[in-house]
Amino acid sequence: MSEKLVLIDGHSILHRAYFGIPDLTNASGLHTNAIYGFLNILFKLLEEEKPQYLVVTFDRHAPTFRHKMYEAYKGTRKPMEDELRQQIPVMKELLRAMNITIAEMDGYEADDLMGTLAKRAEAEGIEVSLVSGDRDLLQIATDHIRIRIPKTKRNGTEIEDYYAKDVLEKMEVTPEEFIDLKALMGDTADNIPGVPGIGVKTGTNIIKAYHNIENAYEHVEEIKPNKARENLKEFYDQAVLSKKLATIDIDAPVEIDLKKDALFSNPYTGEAYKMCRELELKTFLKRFESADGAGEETVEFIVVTDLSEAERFFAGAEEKEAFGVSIVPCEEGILACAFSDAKGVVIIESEGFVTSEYLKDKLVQLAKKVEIYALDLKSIVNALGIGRDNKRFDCSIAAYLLNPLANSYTYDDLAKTYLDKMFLSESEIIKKATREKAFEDDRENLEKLIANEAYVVYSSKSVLADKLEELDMMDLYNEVELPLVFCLSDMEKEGIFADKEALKEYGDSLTGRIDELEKDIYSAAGEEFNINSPKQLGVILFEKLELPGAKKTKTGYSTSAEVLDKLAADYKIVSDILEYRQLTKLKSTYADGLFAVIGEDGRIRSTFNQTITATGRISSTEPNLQNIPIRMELGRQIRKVFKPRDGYVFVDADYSQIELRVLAHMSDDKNLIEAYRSAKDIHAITASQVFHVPFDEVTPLQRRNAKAVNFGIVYGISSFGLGQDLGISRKEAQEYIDKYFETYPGIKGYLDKAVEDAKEYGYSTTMFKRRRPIPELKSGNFMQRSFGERVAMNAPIQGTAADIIKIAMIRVHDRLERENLKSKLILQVHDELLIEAEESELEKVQKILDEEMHGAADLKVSLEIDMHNGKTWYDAK
DNA sequence: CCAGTCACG
DNA sequence: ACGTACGTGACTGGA
Repeated sequence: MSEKLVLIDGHSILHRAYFGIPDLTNASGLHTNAIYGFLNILFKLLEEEKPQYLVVTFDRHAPTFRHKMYEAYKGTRKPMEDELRQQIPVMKELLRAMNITIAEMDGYEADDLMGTLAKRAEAEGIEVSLVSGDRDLLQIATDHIRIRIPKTKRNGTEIEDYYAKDVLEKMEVTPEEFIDLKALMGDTADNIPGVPGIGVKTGTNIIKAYHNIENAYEHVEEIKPNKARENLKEFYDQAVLSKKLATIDIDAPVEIDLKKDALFSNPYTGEAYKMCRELELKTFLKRFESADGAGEETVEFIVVTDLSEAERFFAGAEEKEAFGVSIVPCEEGILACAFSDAKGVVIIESEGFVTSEYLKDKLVQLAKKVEIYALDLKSIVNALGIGRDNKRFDCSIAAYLLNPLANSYTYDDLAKTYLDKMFLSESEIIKKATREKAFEDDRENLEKLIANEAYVVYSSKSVLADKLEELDMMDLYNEVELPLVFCLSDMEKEGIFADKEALKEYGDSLTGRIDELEKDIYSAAGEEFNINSPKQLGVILFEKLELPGAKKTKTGYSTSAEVLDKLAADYKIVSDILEYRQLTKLKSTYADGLFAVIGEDGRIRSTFNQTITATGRISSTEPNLQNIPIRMELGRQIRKVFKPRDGYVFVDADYSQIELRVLAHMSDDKNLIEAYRSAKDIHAITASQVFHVPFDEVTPLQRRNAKAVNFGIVYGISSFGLGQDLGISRKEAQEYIDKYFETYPGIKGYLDKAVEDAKEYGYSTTMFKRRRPIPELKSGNFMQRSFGERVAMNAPIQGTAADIIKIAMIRVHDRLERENLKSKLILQVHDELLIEAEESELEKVQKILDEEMHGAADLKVSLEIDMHNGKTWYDAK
């Protein structure tokens, strides 16, 4: 077996990847899609070829002959997109980190370097694979030089291969002749002019007959289509120039000695691993895991398991001001805890006389005296059962406020962002599913983990606090986010009762109808198939049954409700499928899904996450209690299984159109504010004003349209989106929008300013100073930028509404506690609060909700709420 | 592990 | 010319 060289055209592959792969960004806003695509192709090649030599070439722009010509014609070329340009130096750095040779030379394009290296290698008896995104290099192909062109296909990358014989087969000319063909055809992408009126067909015929342009010119009178002949005569000089431009230099003075400089060795270095982490290219991270020195940051710590030593530690600790803390909780208490301060890290473990109960008690006592810094304060508050009794700092929430777009706020993320240190992630250190498990079987690594976390939390606190101060977000942190931690902790602890039997019955009641529908669908389809598979369903509906209105998605036909709704009236199978979908959704997600998470005591405990959303809302998981059905009656019935304890009743209060009211306030639009002050049906008023009809004569349709426009405004209106929603043309939708803005000029002005400001500052801001960065506004891509503009309109509104209800939650929670009521706040659904109220406290609770929700913010319009109570959640809405 | 779908505000 | 409404999470099927 002879040796192999792989040569990669860096720019061209990056370019290809950039356009073939949807945008990817890491936490710091660096685009990574081209790098991602490049690595995909690189690893595929390495696995396939196992080369001894590897070189990646890059263009360098400098004035040589070819390059001057290139510049001269550059007019047709678009400037390289910024998002691509920024990835190039990063790509080079990563390649260097992977010990991969880079070839670039002033005055030479990548083509020239590759041509030269390929020919040299061939002369030494090395097999060459030359990888590029375009066909320019086909002229280099021989029996030993293979040109490889990767194509991004639906299922990964496919590579087209060309040896000399393949060029002849597919292009009908030899590699050498390919240069002349190009000289005739020209190439706009490469700025080669060619001869006007000669394309692939004529060009190929001419070269097949005469082999090169010089010979063709000698026989020019014989050339067939008259136009081609005349043009070749007239533009022969241009053809000669084109040939020069098209010819790849195979004798560039590249100072790379293949056998010495291009040897391919282990690319999986610690440095490359670190870069991959920084770029957040998770798919590739695994490959690098074995690398030496990957994420090597370590922290010194001492371990205490002896009771008297533990006592001594806690006695001394009470005199300190603050600790960074990381815990390993268990059922009975705390298995282990790491404390970090300026002096170092101490870990106390439960062992012998140091029981987990003891450790918990000690921690509770300590927390009363000193400030605790934590990564996830809520989990510590949950584990210790402590209240809002002392100063606390939650690093992940602080980091979330500073950048709500990061996808996680783990300790290693914080260390990287705020301390510029690389740590291994939790899952890289302990391979166990939980910390509790690791405490049993993997103690050594667990110690490393909690020591790291406590250290990072302690060290990053001041950095985070300074930044919050700098961005004027300290009030938001101290008065909203931090108190909310304790509110959410109590909500999680409390949970909500779900009647297990009732839920089971509800699920069973669905099964019969589901089976019936399934049979009907199979018989209408003429075969059994998986109705839950959009792929199979699409084929049945749009190929077998040939239903009209097929719409394509990336992977096949769209079978979304939007598409099926249009067909439901005419085809029973379609309405059956829609009903089937509805019922199976209710069964799997709600009936079965909720059933599975009911605790021993009959209560469901969701987790409320405070660091997920881009806008400042909270989210709910395992289970999600913020998307329990309500819009359709059948689904709504599920709410009947949520019941208060004996002697209690549910009180549910929701803000009425809080986002629109926030908009009225923030835009200061006199007309909209006045509309709200008149305290009538807002959508009807909008309809009346926009369509110029008396309030009492507004038709239901007009009201519906006005309501859709109101929603659209909040979402960052677009005529397309509105048209889609109302099923009208884009033009009509645009007319509605224009009329709306005429009626409410203040809103138009406000939204324009919101976008303008966000463009200037790079982020949008809520009434309470919450920020959302909007990197999309800087994008060169129209679609991305438009998205950014809509976000700039929506984020301040949705975010301010989120701030307001958080404030209301804290106040309601505090008052229930302060007034010593048994009633508890148990759920929040974005604009709605649910309280489980002790029956004798009902009136007080209603008063509290009313006062605190109204008073949460002082707007130019009043914050109205709708409030109901009932013996189930269904009845309380 | 991702895409498609659909539940909510 | 581009091809979309804003914000979430859970479940299913199929690489």
